[in-house]
Amino acid sequence: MNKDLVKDLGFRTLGTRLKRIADKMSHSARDMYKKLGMDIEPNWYLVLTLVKENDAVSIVEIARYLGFAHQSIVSMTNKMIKRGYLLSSKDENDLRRTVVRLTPKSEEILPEIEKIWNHGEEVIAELLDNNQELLKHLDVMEHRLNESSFGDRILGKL
Amino acid sequence: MNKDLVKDLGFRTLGTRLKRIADKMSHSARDMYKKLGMDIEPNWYLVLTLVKENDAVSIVEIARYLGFAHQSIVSMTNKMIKRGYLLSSKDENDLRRTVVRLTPKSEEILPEIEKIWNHGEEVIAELLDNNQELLKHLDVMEHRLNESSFGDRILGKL
DNA sequence: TAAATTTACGCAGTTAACTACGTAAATTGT
DNA sequence: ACAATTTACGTAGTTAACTGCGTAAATTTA
Repeated sequence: MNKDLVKDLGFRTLGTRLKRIADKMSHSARDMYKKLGMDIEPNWYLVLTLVKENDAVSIVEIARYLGFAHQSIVSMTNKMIKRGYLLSSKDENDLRRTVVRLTPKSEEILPEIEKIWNHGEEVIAELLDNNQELLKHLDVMEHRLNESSFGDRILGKL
Repeated sequence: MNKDLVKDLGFRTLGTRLKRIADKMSHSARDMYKKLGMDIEPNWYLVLTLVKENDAVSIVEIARYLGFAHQSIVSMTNKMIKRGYLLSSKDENDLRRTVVRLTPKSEEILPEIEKIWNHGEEVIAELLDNNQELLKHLDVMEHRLNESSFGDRILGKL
């Protein structure tokens, strides 16, 4: 059998390859926190820095700015609340909005987390040889896929 | 709040962005098959072409050539067997090996699936402006992350 | 030839994203 | 001012990848 079938499939495996790389990074970040003895999950960092810089932020705002579906943020912040890293309350002026803020516990660990992610950014930059091209391609891809989905683009060709 | 926080976070959101793009592609490919009235899941294509070109292939071989964990292939091929797209049997010369082969049903639809994925490849090429750079970066990233994981690289800097 | 190791498989459980759908509050239009 | 629409949130369920672990067959080694 052809040893390089994956590469022969070229663009066709893009989806799964992206997913696998993402999974690997997330899994290994989780391990890292464990090794450091920190009770933190990988993407909490994104939420924590966002909340820190804005005092109190709503679920949907977080989702919008980080690009996640709001439901993902709900389950993420629920875990963070349970473990004491966020406080949640209703916005007084708009009772639909749930806003979260940092706790003393999260304020205490934030500097350490920021330090870790400064290195994380360096690591990623090194993995990509400091080349911004990939990020630009991702921007373009995301934008185009929002205009018309992958499947719809294929259907358009049939 | 800064509207472009995601981009400001730059490299730091790489992992989640990769995952979200991958999810989007997979989801939308699933939709596409549904719209076409085909009882097929997105990654089956990869397995089917591999099996087609090699007559009978084992689980671990498939995993190795496509770059998946073997357990993922087990669950994938199990579904395909259930729905009549693969036949499985034990290798006579090595009873540990489970080999799969195409059924008449899968041989019948393969041409259609291949047609779809020829277009799929075009679509991806267009999304990336026919630039191979991104794939090369992925190769490099995968290779480097296999040598030393993302988390370990961060730990090395602390 | 028997013990130790490696290989192939499969089950169970975890993960982080998603969609679908429902409810309640706020806003808009008539 | 009230009906219709939009917005914000939350619950439930799905997905495709993963790890961990156990078993059985094959291969290697002493």
